[in-house]
Amino acid sequence: MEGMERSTALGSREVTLKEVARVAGVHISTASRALDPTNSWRISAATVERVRRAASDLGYRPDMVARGLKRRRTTSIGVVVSDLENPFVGPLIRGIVTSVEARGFVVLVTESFDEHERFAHVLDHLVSRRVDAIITTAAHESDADLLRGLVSTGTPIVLAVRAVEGADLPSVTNDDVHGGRLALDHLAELGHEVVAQLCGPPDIRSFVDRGRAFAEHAAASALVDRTIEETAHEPTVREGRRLMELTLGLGEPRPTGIFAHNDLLAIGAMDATLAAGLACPGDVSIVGYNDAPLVDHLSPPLTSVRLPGEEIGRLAAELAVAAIEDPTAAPRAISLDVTLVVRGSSGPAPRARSRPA
Amino acid sequence: MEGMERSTALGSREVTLKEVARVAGVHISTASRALDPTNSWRISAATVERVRRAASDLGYRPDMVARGLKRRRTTSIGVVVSDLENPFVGPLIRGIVTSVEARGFVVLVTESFDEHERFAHVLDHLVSRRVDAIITTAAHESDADLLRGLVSTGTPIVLAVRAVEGADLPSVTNDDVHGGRLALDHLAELGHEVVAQLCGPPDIRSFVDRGRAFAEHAAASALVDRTIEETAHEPTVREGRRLMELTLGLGEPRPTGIFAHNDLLAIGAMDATLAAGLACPGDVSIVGYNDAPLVDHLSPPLTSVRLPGEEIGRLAAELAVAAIEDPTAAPRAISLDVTLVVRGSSGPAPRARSRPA
DNA sequence: CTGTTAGCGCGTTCAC
DNA sequence: GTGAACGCGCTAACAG
Repeated sequence: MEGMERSTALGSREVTLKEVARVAGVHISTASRALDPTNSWRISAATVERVRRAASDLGYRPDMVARGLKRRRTTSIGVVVSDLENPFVGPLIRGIVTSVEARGFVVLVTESFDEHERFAHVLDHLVSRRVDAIITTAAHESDADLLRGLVSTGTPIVLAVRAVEGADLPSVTNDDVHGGRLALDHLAELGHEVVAQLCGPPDIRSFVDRGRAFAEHAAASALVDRTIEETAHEPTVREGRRLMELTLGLGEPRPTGIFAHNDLLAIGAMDATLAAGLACPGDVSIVGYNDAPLVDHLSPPLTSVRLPGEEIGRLAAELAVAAIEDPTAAPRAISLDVTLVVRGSSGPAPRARSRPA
Repeated sequence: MEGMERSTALGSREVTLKEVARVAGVHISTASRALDPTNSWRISAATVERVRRAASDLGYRPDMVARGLKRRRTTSIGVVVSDLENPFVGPLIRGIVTSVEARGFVVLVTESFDEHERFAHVLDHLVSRRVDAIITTAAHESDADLLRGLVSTGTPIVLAVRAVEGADLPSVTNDDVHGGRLALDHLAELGHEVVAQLCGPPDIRSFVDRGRAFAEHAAASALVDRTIEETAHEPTVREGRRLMELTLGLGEPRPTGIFAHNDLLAIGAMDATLAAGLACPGDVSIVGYNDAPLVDHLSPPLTSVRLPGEEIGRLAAELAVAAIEDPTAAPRAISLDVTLVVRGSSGPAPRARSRPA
């Protein structure tokens, strides 16, 4: 009540270190040192106290832009994802954030929409803003050159989920070959003899790996593979719907086991299945990929290959921090294992229906 | 093949404007102007060409940090959301991005987890990094002081979804009073006589509004309101589950109509309902809020009050840009209408079951 | 049309 | 223990 004035420097535009120094009655560089835990021990306790008080009274907020210019470090990490609407990115980003926040980093997230232009632009901006490192899950194979170019700027780049052939970067991926195989084996065990994939963009490594593994094992298991040529322009629900419609329009033999390259595609596939008057899993079984949050609540609950999203984020963040602290170290490539989570969207193959007639 | 050298300045750490100028054989400020579309007309076409070539040859990337220090503008907009795992933020951010990208802004997203500390820290960092404006959907009533303090720094702040009493800021909200009423009316029309709410944190304006409107109309409609005292610590699936368990543990009369303050809470409520051996919508109807992506694919599909997420984002972005361009303009408060989307999670009230006996 | 000069806010020498 | 001076990379006056 007394003279308690919550002075947050009302009215003032932005209080600078110079003003803090003036109010505290010391030189600007003394103020700088007093406020910096690394150097404050050189300053008398009394002065430190005075400066601290002045700073908080005035509502001083160090200018990270100016500081960054000097220190060449901004204590921030840029993250580029392809699509924030993909529920899988939630856990991933959470993993990154919780991993680096203790070290004082702030995480800046950006979207690429899987468009090359935007990806390049956003990366550029992040580098220009001098983030200390970049983590991206949005890389395409065709971005190899782009990434190599960025590396030369000195900003560490970490690849998560999607690797890139020929880019010698630290990465945290998952065993997509194993994942594709898990999906196929699951469908095979359920008795499906005609299967098909809903493929993600062909210039994204992880989709290619999943697809190839699935196809090879399908062949090895002597299953009929009715995968269409067409691939998704982007891994979204809408594209999943489109591909599934195409697949169903293929005529006999119609696949009863579907492997969608990610959960969103799988959801689109469910839509198309229903729209075609078919039941899931009664007529067609669907397996997704990622095991994103909420897919266990879908109708029906989605069988999916699980990626440890949060852990991928955590590890990618650690690689990023390591690269910041020692930019010369050789890039590490971590590959995590995946597991299959069986739920309601996959079931036994329907009994062979009225053959030719 | 010839001499085509894809020189991206390999090896060089970071190429500066000074080097570009040196290579082009001009003064640094001439180079600066040549590269700036605003000023390049003052420079001879030949020189512009030479500088441009030198810049691209060297792989010059303007240092936004330095530029920001000088220009006091960074062409970036900070966004603070409470929880990236909430599927509702997807459309919202998309709305922001698509709205401002044409003007050259980059959007930097950050999470607060609905924790006051983190919220303050993140806002601070964003201001320190000199984003040109901040849009947040994560404000609590108790943040009024904090926000007022930030305003004095000169960084425009726009409130989206969640308003804050007493903070005279530009805002884009939705008519939560109407929303709460829509939910109640829907349940009442279905014949539910005992209802209950699963409430979001009580210091968040939009939840309070929804709740109050629902409660008042429930009273006016002479329904029994069995809403528990307890509120969610954060609007998540887990909290929804907890609140629903509490509600079901209340004993008779048990509510048959549930209004969850957002979709995640509603999903948690579905979990708890099933776990208690009850059916949705057979025994209990559930209405959510937000109509986030994918809730139409849930089992059962969620009835929900729809917010125009992308439009909220778009409008918030426009307010932000307006504030950047004219910081003195009076803050505009936009309120959007909401609608109810009826799906499978709500149905007729079950016939009165075995009364006392 | 182009070069000169100054300084954004801060951290860091190097003196005293 | 503290002050003085310089420069990070860039843009914006002011010459000429």
